[in-house]
Amino acid sequence: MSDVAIEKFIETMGSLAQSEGGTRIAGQILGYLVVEGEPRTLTQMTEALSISKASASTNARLLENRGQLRRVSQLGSRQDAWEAVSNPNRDVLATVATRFRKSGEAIGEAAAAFPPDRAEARSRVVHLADFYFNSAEFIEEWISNLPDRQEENASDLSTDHGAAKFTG
Amino acid sequence: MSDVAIEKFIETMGSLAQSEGGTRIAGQILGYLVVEGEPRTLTQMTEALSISKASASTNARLLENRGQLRRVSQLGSRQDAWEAVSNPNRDVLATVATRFRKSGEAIGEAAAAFPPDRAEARSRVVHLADFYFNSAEFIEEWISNLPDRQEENASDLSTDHGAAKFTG
DNA sequence: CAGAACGTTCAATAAAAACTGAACGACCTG
DNA sequence: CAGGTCGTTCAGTTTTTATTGAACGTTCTG
Repeated sequence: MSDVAIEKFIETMGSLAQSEGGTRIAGQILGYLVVEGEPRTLTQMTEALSISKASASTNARLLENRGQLRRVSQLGSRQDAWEAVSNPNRDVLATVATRFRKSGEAIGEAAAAFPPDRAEARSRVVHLADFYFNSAEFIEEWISNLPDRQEENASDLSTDHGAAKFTG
Repeated sequence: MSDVAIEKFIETMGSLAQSEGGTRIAGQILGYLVVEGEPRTLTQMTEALSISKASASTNARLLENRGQLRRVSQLGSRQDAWEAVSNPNRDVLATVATRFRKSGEAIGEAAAAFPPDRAEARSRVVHLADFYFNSAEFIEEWISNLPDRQEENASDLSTDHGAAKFTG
């Protein structure tokens, strides 16, 4: 932190997350970790962002589930550390695609139950379901065009990510 | 309405809208109008969905802003009628693209204000902004591949009712 | 012009969500 | 084993959002 421009960026990330349907704190955590570029602990988050430990824990794991954060346990410490993945929003898109697919399924199932005398209505609903299916497909294609996730985040010394997953 | 399967579909649309960050009633209205296939008035919505006139009005205009509903004033009546556009989610994608672009701008501006000694952090943030820009661009391309909006909804003039298939 | 129906707005309420403090179990250290 | 630190959970509070009822201005009808 320590700089007003950086604080502003983090606040921006918080607002953005909120307007995208997430939580402010999740956005702030992501912004903070992108700025830092190295793994940070929950305690560091609570201090940097003035949030409770409960919020830090909950939102960090939420971001982990979305694929935007990675938990790296550092050898010799039982503290978890968290870092932003290098393409933090790639998996957000994947989540969107999954949700689209599920929406399409839900709508398609509902359409299948329509009574015979509502065939036209059903066809409109099926059309809607198709939109979701096709959008999901397209987003997945888009994802596959994104640059590969590079495991080159913390640019200075090697915190060996891939191997040292060592949670209790 | 009048059918349990259709009611279930409308409820599904409400839940879906909610999980996508919208309001339940907006989703229900959209579902209702898709089922009906013809323009319906606010009063009809309030009866069919058991909602208040205030909610119907507010949410209908909200959907209109998103491009999912169209207001059609019928000659000889001063009642507004509303219908779902034939591709109700096309403009939802456009809204997403716009939001992505704005997010990219906000993040990019924040990055530009970073102090010189945080050049590496800034480059990470710029990378993030680029993701938004590229995604916006891609979505817009996807939109342009969608079948054209056909303005053939609320009449029996045309026979190919929303039957446009995706080309992939 | 009176009366009714309409769409919108706004204050108030109801419902939902975020966020926190405190407590807990697990684990390490000395 | 005692004391400290860690991450998580949970109940409670605060904050936000959705939804409503009532009031208002407008427009049509008779």
